[in-house]
Amino acid sequence: MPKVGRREQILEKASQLFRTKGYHATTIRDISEASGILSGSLYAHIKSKEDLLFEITDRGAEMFLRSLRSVVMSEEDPVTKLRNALVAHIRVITDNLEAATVFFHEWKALTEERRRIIQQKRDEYEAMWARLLSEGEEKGRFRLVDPKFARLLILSAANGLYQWYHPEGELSPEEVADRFADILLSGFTESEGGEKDESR
Amino acid sequence: MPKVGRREQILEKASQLFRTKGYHATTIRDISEASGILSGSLYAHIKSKEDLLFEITDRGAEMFLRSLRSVVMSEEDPVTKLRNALVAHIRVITDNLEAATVFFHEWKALTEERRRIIQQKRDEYEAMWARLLSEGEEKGRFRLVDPKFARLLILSAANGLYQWYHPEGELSPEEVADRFADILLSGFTESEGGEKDESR
DNA sequence: GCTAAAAACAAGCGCTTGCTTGTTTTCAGC
DNA sequence: GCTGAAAACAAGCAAGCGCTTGTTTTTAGC
Repeated sequence: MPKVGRREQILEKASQLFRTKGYHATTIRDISEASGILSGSLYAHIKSKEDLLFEITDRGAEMFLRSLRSVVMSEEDPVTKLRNALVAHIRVITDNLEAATVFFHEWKALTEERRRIIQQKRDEYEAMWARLLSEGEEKGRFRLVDPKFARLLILSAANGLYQWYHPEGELSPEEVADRFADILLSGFTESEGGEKDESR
Repeated sequence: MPKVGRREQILEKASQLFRTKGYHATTIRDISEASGILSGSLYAHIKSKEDLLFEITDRGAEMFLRSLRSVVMSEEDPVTKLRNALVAHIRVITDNLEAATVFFHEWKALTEERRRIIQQKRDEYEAMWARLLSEGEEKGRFRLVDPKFARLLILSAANGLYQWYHPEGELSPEEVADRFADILLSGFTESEGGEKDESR
């Protein structure tokens, strides 16, 4: 039963399994069974189990990089830029829950060389965020006691999303991103203040 | 070579290995080697590999619960309470990096029954946070558009800590907790506002 | 210094793992 | 409907896994 897009189907099934069971707990036989073929037949499409993990995580990394680049290169106000960057980041997660989860949770299972490639892309991504924040501070729009810390907090909070977001839930990605940006920009004590882009 | 506290030593080594390699990628032989004995000898101290994982995660859960309970039961102002809760949460992570990482990252590797026990404790912990936040809102000290969302954001951000905190770094747990609370309470746009406990 | 229990060793069992090999089936292009 | 290539099958291998068993060594209490 050959089939067009078989390879993509395998990647999808592998993503789902890696997400729910983890990379090491998922066997080649699990993946092949989910794909409707025998384990040996898998190797007509892939070279190794780790290839699957790498391709999934690398695609994930590229998605984050692509979506943030377009935001960073725009000529918006820093506050709007931050908001847009958050929306972009969150959209990548909500639109690709399986791949994003594998990207965050399983990339360390890669062997040395390939892990370095992913690490490099993670660094690049964080550097873009750092630039975005420092630009906002230079223009006097952010009050960052500790820019590096702020960056880590934002990304930690945003990345946590993959652990609790359910596509069938009541919140759309945009609503999630909005609430997110509101809290981060203004905090949640009752004082007025902070800045909101009500024009959206 | 018998030794007092051998069991604790094994738990510690297992925590370190589970943290760096993950539960499934860590073998009984890895753990026994790190403990300075042969793999068979391990079973004089533990019943199974999963027992190790459960004991580590369960201890982690109990640490979080204990530390938050003492904060919740105090009679402080909600803002101070929130700050104290954050400090407590962060202290548990920074003081027990290995166990905390295993607790956050590997608990899903537990089998059904024991995973449910941990899940229950996680729920209990989150419920305490929910109560803490709703109390703050009732007393008019927080402005929470979406309390559930706020709770998820706080915990996501705080839990991310285990991925980047290094004990040998420049920030002490208290400094981390302070910066944390500042941002979450006041946001980081440049407007004044938010509430800070400068008396500390 | 004797003794019983606890701890560690030495060896290996049964099973699962990722992957390979040799063969058969399916399919597209003519 | 023939043909070559791609895909799937059937069988199984070598290695590593968690764990057990039978024996020896170490230890604490008298």
